[in-house]
Parts: sequence; C-alpha cells; structure tokens
Amino acid sequence: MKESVRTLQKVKACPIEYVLAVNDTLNVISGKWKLPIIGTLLYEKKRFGEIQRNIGKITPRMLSKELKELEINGIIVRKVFDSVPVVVEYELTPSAQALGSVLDTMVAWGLQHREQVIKNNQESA
Amino acid sequence: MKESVRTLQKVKACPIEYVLAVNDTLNVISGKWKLPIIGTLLYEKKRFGEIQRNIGKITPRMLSKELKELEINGIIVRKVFDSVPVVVEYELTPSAQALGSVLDTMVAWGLQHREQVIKNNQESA
DNA sequence: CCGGATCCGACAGGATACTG
DNA sequence: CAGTATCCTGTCGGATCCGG
Repeated sequence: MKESVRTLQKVKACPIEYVLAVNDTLNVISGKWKLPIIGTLLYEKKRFGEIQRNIGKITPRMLSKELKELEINGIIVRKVFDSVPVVVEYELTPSAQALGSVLDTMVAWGLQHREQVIKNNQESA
Repeated sequence: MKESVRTLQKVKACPIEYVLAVNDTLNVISGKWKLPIIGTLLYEKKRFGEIQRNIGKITPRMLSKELKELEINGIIVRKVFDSVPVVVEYELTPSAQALGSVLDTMVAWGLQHREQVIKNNQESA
C-alpha cells in the first residue's frame, strides 16, 4: 500500500474495513497511468505494444511497472504465448470491469460540482 | 491540476468532459490528507487546531497547504473571526458533503473486489 | 516484441523552528 | 491560535540504453 493513501481516518462513523476498501479503490485508480491503461483495456484485451501505442506517451518502463502492479492487485490478467517472437496479452478481470460504477459516480459528482462552483462564482460577481 | 492525474484518456467512449470530471474528483480525494480532513469536517465545522488534533499526525505546514487547496477547489469554506486571539473556522460546502455517494461506491467496489480476490486465491490453492 | 537496468529531475510530504 | 519559513527525504515518473 502506498504511503500517500494510507492514513485515511474517521471518515464518518465508518468501520475500519470501509476505510481499507476506499484505499484499495484509490490505489487502483490513482496515479498517472492506471486509468488510461484500464480504459484502453475496457474495449478488449491487448498486447504490450498495442497498449503503449494506444495511450501515446508512456514509456515501456512505466507501462511495465503499472501493468505489474495492476496484476498484483487483481485488476488485469497477463497471458504469455510461447511463440517466436513472444506474444503477451493483457486482459481486465471482471472486478476491474465493475469499476465502471465507481467512475460513473465520480463523473456525476465532478459535473455537479463544476456546476455548483460556476453558480457560486456568478453570485459573487 | 496535478500532473499525476492529468492524462486520463479514452476511458470507454466518454466525452472529454467526463474525463475532466473524473480528474476533478480524483484531485479532491487523492493524496494523504484530503480525505481525513473532509472526514473530520463531515461531523461539524472545526477550527485549525481542532482539525490538527483530530487527524493526529499532520504538521501545520501540510494542514495549511491542504486546506488552501480544498478551499480553492470549492470543497471547504474558511471563515475568519476578528477576535483576539484570532479564530478561524473551516466548513464543508454542500458539494463536499455530496462526496458521500462517491465514497459509498468506492467502499462497495473495494469490498466486492477483496471478496473476489480471496475467492480466486482459494481456487488456485 | 517485451520488457529490464540505470540515471535523473520534480514534487509530495516530514521535521523543526519561528511569527502576528 | 493559526499559521510561515527552511531544510530534508522518499517516491513518482521520464529518458536512454541494453537483453532475451
């Protein structure tokens, strides 16, 4: 677990498991590349190079590192085909696909919040 | 906007506003202290020192910085009372209180994901 | 084609001391 | 009480080159 999201405390009267659950979710969607990677795999499973081209500016080092983390966290599955040259496919787990609901609420809140901020600015003008 | 969450791309067939909305939400809840601060203010408005004691291990430097960011982002309101000594109160905006729905879905996903991971480990054992 | 190894800058976050 | 100022460390992420 990353240090930066470890210390969530006292969010409402939530039991400790809730706090851990929120941190688990945050660890899966925060950082610069996690969501782009998940996003590009939502359509279909892809190979290393495909992901890299799809995302655009990510270096192989970062892509490799992020894929490894996502695999450890049960977000993607890595399949190696022993051909020559070697082929590796990455695919989302069902759990990862269920992230859609989280993103939906985040979109909803983001849009609503933006509206609210604009309205407040107009009032104070 | 932080660099680390700027490059979200191609998440599903989402229009660009959805991507921005997700980033807005992420900017409000990621980092080590944002959620603890919001959490402690969910009960009631508090003063600087109260927040600091409530959270526990945060330094005044970090607390000040985070509160400033949260204010800029329309998450909290800062009220200064010109008494001696000076009193400053921090309070959540309605928008911030609406974050509960986001946290709820994150909790739900986190719990479900954990279950799924455990189940998969048992199967492969 | 799929990465690993190495080096490097930028920045989040901590420790401590000090002001209005 | 409510912060600032300064310094320091660790982690994130980029660049480049190398290997199976």
